[in-house]
Amino acid sequence: MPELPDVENYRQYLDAKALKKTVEQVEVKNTKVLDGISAKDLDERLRGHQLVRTRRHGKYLLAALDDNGWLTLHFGMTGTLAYFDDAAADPRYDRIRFDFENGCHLAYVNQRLLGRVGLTEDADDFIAGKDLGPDALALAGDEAAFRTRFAGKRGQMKSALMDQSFLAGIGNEYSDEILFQMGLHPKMPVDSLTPTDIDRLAVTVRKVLDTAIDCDVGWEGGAERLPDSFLLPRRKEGAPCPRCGGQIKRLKTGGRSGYHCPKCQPESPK
DNA sequence: AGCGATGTTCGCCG
DNA sequence: TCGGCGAACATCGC
Repeated sequence: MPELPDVENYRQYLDAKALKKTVEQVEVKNTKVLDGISAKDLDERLRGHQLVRTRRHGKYLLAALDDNGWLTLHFGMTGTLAYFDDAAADPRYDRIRFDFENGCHLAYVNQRLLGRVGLTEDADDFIAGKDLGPDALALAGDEAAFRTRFAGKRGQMKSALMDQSFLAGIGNEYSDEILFQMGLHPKMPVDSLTPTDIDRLAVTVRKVLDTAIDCDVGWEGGAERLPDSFLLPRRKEGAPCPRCGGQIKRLKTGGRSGYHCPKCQPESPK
């Protein structure tokens, strides 16, 4: 699930559950998720310290340590956070468990091992190093900023929305949702949009991301809480379009399967 | 049993 | 240099 709205939910969760609690130890259960640090170093760096605040940029979650430095978390295609008190409740696919002195635990859950956890001294440097564009939520709703950002951009709309170096946080699912809400075909050339279209896009990105975050999409049953007008729960070939009832189609864009309604998102501008 | 899957990175091609 | 595409990564669910 982890695109921007999911990661934002995890950030809020970490804030509510795991902030300002002293780490007793860190147990790395699978070293594949470690990004440029050993299990031993991660444990030694966190032991006796607290996470004091969080940041999110795109799909990256960062948690500041009380003595400088940041824990960096990325979830890949699968993953979540789980805070629990009973050690026996350790969830399946827990790859790193942070044990706190209060007897509670925070699990970094990552089923398919494509996520990464690391440490960095400077959050801004880390973000710059990942070549991430502006955070999509931070930019959302800002029409002037969207116009500036999209000026001169070429290629297909879906590719542009998913380009993390262009705009950070939107992935395959939410690019589909945004384009559906816009009534735009995924392969529509970016430079065919009018300035008014870009304004609408800014507003649509705001609406889609805010709505998803408010619905707690990152958690169990999140998709079902979305409004009926959303495509997301119906991202399947042949599923009924929420707007016209027609059949949803699958279309490969940039090597990934996207879903759209051919009737509501026509190939040529209306 | 094979295929596809919410992400990132890399190589190839035009 | 940019943009498009496909593979690889690892594992699981359908």
